[in-house]
Amino acid sequence: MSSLPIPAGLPDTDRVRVANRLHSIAIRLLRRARTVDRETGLGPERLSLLSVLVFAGPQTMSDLARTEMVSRPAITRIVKSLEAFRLVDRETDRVDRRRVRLRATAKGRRLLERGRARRVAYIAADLGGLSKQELATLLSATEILAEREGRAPLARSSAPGGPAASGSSRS
Amino acid sequence: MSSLPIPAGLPDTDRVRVANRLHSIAIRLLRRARTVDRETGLGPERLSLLSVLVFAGPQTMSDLARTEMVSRPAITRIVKSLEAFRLVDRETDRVDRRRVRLRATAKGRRLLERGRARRVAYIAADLGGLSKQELATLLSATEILAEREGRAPLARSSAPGGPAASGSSRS
DNA sequence: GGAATTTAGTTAACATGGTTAACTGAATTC
DNA sequence: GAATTCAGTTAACCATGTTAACTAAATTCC
Repeated sequence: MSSLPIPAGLPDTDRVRVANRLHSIAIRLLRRARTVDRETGLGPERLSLLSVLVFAGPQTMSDLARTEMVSRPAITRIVKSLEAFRLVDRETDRVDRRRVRLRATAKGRRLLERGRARRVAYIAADLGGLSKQELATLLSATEILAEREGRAPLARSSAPGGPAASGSSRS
Repeated sequence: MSSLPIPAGLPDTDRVRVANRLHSIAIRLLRRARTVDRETGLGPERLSLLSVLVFAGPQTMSDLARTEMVSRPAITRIVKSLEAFRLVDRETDRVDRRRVRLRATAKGRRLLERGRARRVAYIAADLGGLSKQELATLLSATEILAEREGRAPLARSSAPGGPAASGSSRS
């Protein structure tokens, strides 16, 4: 009862089972976290971008787009709003003046930390009642997943075709 | 960013560490899945709602809002668009005519399955290269999390179990 | 050296999805 | 039977994502 059946056509392997559950778990996790995010005045996307700048250091727009896995226009807009709040600032690259280097400001760092603390505390509270052993399992799991993401730039190799703009039944 | 530091002010416990990582992992996982979702013509939210109707059975608007953890107007809109595609249909409750019972249509079920299969296959492909043992750890982890969600809807102190004895658990 | 092309970023137009506030209509309370 | 509560909808607004078209800087190439 706690998990959806494996979709038809897919083999019932551990990998598929894990994927199947990870997906729905992620959806709900973020919905819950969103509740708390609102207190910071920033959504998860902006916090995520800020977080990249804080922890991975200054980046260009395109870098951010790749890292965040969204289009460049999306990054342009998010950065713009972060700039308006003085959470991020930009600096044109001296060598290649097309490039823009983004950096978190001190204010940005502070806000990020507070916001993350709130969210993480919230999710952590949600994990209350788990046994030491269960927590250890979760810890290993997140290590595996995080480690994996860092390692593989996310194999586009696994993507079936191209960005399929299949004109499905849309009106 | 595969492993962000624990936010200042929070204790460095396993729980906090897990929460911290789960959060960023979830963000990226969904972004990746979104790429594939597009092939179905439906976004994750609509697929998620459809999935509730398919696996947990018919529900009212308010039930769905609780389950999906979003406002009722949001549900109204999503349902409306699903109806337009004939993926869902509605039926007014005979007893209480304010209530609307939503149900996935056969077409809705088919589309859901294909879409889920694609997404899950994609995420699964992403898990390639993990050892048997790593997979086993992930499997246990997702079991723990999924099981936990079914148990405590958190923050939503709504009466457990919907009207239908269906046990509103999904995911 | 200068035209053509590529690259980085922006702008514009559009679609989705989420929110709150205000409204409609049915069921309950008093 | 009036007042209240409850389920759902509509409206107005904001955030985010996309693609296509544009600007400007750097590179290619003749």
